[in-house]
Amino acid sequence: MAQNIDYTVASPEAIESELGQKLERLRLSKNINQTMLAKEAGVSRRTITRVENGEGISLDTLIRVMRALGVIDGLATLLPDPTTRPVERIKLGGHERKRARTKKTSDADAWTWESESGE
Amino acid sequence: MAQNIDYTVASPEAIESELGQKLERLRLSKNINQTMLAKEAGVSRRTITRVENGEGISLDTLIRVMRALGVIDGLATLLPDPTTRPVERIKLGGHERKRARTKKTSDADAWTWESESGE
DNA sequence: ATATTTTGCGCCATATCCTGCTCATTAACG
DNA sequence: CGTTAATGAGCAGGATATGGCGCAAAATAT
Repeated sequence: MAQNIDYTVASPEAIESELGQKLERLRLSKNINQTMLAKEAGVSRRTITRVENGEGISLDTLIRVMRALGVIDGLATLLPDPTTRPVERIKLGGHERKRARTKKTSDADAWTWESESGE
Repeated sequence: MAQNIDYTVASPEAIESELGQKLERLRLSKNINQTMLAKEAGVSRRTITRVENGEGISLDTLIRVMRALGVIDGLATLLPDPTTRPVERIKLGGHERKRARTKKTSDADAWTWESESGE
């Protein structure tokens, strides 16, 4: 039950809910109760309940809980590092770009990127 | 510059800052400006700025931005799935555990888990 | 069965986040 | 160089998250 949902189409609420369930299972697998985890994470037990129930939380809270559960390293690989992909960047000028550029010459207000992972 | 920081010891603020920088580089590698990304993510440009500057944000915002950048799949592997590790769980009773248990028989209030990744 | 512990949730006050605006600064372009 | 677009940042008001309380319900152990 509760198989891996499709993150690309799931709503933010659904994703938060999924993450919450995983965190709860993670906690239970270590046989820790919410009170202990809360103390270790530096948040209130009430907040732990909210996290596991998929209610809205801050990134700060997520980080604290993940660290308390010993799974903080997952965040290190959360995002792909663009620097490991020099080819793409170089196409748009040689040096480190600090700002985007979308020339509004005429009426070209329609832009699309989305590429990459889409297909 | 800005090498991968050690998430296990970094403060939540530092981690948020790191994530923000990665998101910004990701956006720039696609040559999208904050306004476009904001529209695509369904948040304000002001919030995009906050995200990239490592200021406090909600998990909801992070999810929206990641999806807009096409890197939402990273969240799917953010947390380890305890179900792929049946051995550990089975030790504490045969069925799915729904609550932790820390017998407070005498004065054993000191508990430690941390194991696993710690050592 | 009873006893014990864990968890969910409502409430309210406070803290933090989000938005929409504005304007100054700065990068990128020709 | 000058022009244009992109970004950072302050601010006020509304929206949301958090903490701490309590108590009822549920899970676990005896």
